[in-house]
Amino acid sequence: MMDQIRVEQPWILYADCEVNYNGRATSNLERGNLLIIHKSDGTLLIQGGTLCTPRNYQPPQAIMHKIGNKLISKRKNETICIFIYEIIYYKELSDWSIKKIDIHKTEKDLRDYIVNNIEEILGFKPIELFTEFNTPVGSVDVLAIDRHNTYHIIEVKRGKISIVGCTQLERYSNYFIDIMKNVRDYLIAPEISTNALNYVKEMKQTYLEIDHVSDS
Amino acid sequence: MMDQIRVEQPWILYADCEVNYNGRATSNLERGNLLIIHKSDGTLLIQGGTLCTPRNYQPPQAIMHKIGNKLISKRKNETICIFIYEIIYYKELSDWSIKKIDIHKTEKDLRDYIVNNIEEILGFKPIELFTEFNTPVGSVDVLAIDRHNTYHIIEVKRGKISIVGCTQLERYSNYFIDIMKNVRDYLIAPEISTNALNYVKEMKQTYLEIDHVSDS
DNA sequence: GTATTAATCTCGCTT
DNA sequence: AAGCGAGGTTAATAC
Repeated sequence: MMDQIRVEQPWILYADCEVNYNGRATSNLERGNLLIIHKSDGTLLIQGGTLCTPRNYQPPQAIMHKIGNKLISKRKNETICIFIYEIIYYKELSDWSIKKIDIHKTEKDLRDYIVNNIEEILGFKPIELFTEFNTPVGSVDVLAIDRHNTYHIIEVKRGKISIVGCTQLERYSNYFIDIMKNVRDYLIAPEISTNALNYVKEMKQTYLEIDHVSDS
Repeated sequence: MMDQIRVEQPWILYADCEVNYNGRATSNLERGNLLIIHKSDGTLLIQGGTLCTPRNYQPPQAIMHKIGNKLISKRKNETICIFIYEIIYYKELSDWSIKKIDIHKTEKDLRDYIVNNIEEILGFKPIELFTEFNTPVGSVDVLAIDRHNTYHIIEVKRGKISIVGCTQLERYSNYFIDIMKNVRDYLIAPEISTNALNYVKEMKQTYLEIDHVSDS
């Protein structure tokens, strides 16, 4: 029954099976019909009949073995064991596209817009301007220094700001305060949660609402 | 050519196609052979020949339409349009298992272990003990109050603690300080990053190394 | 390798 | 519906 399965090939398999995983966590998936996807880079996906997220998976570089009625995928300290009761459908996929997707309107796009319009957004012309400025506590999205040597620290979010974004900014801010810099803190995003807005006010951060940039 | 595709059914489709997405972001995926998965809950996955993550997707509750050579999936303000050049394989999947997976050794398991062994971990017997204690700035994993009315705030991580975990704890800590409580801050995890460990020391947080609990 | 962050994050839970 | 956090997060990027 298992003869047709070639563990070194990309394929899809629809099978009555049961899956066990052991690694960072441990899991069991009860017997049933599941869609198993095997890619040429070692990726393994086990998809159930609902939800986006695979029931089980292995990221790239996993190695698959076939032992009797079992498919075993190993990767570092993570192992998936699929016990096959019945193969319903097996198909090898040829010439599977490996092209990457091209995504726009990301955080980087918004950051680029901010950098290109920094003067009107902040209301002054910085004497120095950095993006992805590295500190020991993470990298600052945009850092603008004015002629009074005040550090304007900008955290950018493409979507709604939650309280986590505020503390991220706070952490960068504290770093610059520790090294004796004067700072001003900004959050720039199209939206903010109510709790985050309270936090912003309390921490004297400045929230600027800027919507997604249209495609250029 | 498109006659066989039934948009209300769960199926897999291997096709030469090109995909455009518009919603929170915008994306284009160049023409090539791609695996398209359609589930009964509306989930749509477009898988390329590498990586775990789908090239494009729609979470549950998306609605699919067929217009000429195009498959269009809509969900709130998000639309995926698949232009089909050629159908290579099409297969409807029957009796697709919707069973959920059962995962162990999660953060909750570690938290339960901590609660059950709180006395030996903290070195005292709390007069009050909470899990998932809600505050306006998030919910505290474990909160133990001692007889001197000091609040022992515990942040639990199943994996390695990064600096983000430290600021999460700090946020809870500041909340209790603001409402005039005496606090002690703990991070419990099997591992911690070096930057996070520096932060822990600076913020006078206590890091306790506790490994995953074995299966019970 | 380690460390950090974005993500069309997804998903579940709680208010 | 909104907000928040875990996740076997994955994937990309910087060091």
